[in-house]
Amino acid sequence: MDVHGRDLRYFAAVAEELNFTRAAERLFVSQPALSKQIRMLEKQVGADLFHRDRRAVRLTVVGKALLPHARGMLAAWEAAEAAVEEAKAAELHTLVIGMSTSPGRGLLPALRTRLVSRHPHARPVLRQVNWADPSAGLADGSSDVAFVWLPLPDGDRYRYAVVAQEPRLVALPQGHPLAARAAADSEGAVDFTDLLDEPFLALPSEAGPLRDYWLALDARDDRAPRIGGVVGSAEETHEAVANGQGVALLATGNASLVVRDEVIAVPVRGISPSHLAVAARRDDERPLVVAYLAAAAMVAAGTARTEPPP
Amino acid sequence: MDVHGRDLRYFAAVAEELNFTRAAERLFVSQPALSKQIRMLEKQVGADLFHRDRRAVRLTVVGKALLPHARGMLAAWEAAEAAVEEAKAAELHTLVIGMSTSPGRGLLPALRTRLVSRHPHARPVLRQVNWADPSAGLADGSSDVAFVWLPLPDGDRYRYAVVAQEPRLVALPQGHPLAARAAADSEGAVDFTDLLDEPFLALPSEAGPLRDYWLALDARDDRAPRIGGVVGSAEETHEAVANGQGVALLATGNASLVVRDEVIAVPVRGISPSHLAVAARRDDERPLVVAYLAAAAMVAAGTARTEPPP
DNA sequence: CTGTTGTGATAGCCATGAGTTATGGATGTC
DNA sequence: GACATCCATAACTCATGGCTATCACAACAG
Repeated sequence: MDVHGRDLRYFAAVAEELNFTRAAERLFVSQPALSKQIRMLEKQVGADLFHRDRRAVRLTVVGKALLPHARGMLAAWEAAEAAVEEAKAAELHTLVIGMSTSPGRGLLPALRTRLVSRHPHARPVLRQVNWADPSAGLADGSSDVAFVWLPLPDGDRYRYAVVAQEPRLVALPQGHPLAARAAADSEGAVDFTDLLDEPFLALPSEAGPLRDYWLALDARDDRAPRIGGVVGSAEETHEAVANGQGVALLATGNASLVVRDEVIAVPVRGISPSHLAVAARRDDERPLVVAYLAAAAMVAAGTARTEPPP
Repeated sequence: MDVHGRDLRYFAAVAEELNFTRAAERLFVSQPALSKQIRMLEKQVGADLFHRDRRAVRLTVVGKALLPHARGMLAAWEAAEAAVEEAKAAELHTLVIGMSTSPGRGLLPALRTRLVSRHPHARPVLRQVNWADPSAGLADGSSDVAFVWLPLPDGDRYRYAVVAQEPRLVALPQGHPLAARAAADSEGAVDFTDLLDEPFLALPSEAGPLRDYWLALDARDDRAPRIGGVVGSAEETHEAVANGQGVALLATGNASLVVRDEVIAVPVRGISPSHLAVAARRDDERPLVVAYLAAAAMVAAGTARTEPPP
């Protein structure tokens, strides 16, 4: 049914040498082993491939018919191996960068520049990941590095560099009573205590601690939040806020993704700022990953005061 | 280094099903066997071919690179098998007809007609064989059937049908004294006793009994012939006779191959006639061979009185 | 004619390969 | 929470592919 590539290689060698002993030497096997394998191939094919007259070995008609195909298949396998090697090399130079929403803030070009300056072959690839996965693809291996919001669930499985620390805002429908209050405020802000009874849009439950963080559970003194809905993307969030399903906290740098049409965002007093980090799996020491995290640390040091994560 | 075709088949099946259990069923192997083989292939290739997430099996980048090559090789092997089958079929229908010199006498067309009437797929192939081999290729298998002169060395290895019995002539240079004597003879012939002291052209020594036969040893009463030279073809014979190296016996039906320019042929009294037969290896019972010998027997019965060989 | 050389086939042995069944562990479903 | 699905692992069996040693035969040298 199937052939072993080896048998074809043996066959081709004997067909070239027309001498089992020499072919065996060329193939680095013993002559009996070669004889046996050729016999097996002949049995499999159902016809002799060589005439073994006492004085000479010659191809049979069937052997002549098979030879070009055998050579073709050997060449095809070499091509396949080459293709595999190329794919492996390409993979080696590819860095998949996961993110929930675009990190913005000029981070991607900055990091990209630093990465390729150290690794000219590097090919960074951006990958959008559903909000249900707070590790942005690190957990299931679909990303090599990722922009994540702290705190990260299973934090000890990852290492990271914080690249941005920003106050959190609240997104409100334009006509919401608190919108007017903020407008009247000297800082244009609202107190988180004023939001305690508002329905909140939450991340999917799989997000774990991160969901709690964006509900600001730590600022609620164990009073359970009202959940107005679950959202999985910036678009959904915009829609839900606009429809009055609830309000949502968001990082300053992400405001532009949600604020438009009927939705505004105002600063919130009384909650901690958000921390955006570039993370990788702790045990992942591949050069590109290491280099990207190093670049992130450099960029963070250059643009913002690095502060300890919460 | 080499792949086993089976592994490629397994790989392609899993790549199609994206499910080891179902692929294993389709391949009629157990699921663990399939898992193991794929692992082996991955080890050989040096990279994973499938992502096995808990919930799903997907091709890796390397797997995607390999898949088309794998399919190509599987197709190539099918083509190779088809080519082999075709060659086997062609061989089955090919009949190699060996001969020292053209048998003439209208035998070839007659036999061919009878053969193809019984075996429409039959493809008779003519093959000229050196005179050194009196079996005309039967001995070394290079012919399936052959036109031979009796007696045949190793006669018990073959079976045959006599297709022609003819007086033997002697080829002489035109100016030879015996040429004049023959011209003066009432029958235009010479007595073999007149030839006893002539130098004779002989077949190569490998021809064995046949060489003796064409030297007419049986008609010499143990007086050794003078050998004027060794000849291996009609052309050589003509040259040697014309140059006066010696004279040569030949069958009536073959006279035209030697007689021209300075060479004539005249009947010889006192020697047995020659017997031309169609022969095959005794144990060769392939339909085409059997049919050709049967055809020869029919033709012989139709044209000449069949007489027992000498 | 005899010993030597070259070549392929055969025999006997052993490690590995490729298959089996039984079972484990993780995930998703009712 | 019991059950089904699905891939991996373990332990075993038997065929396969390799080895060495040897034979059989032809060609050739002395």
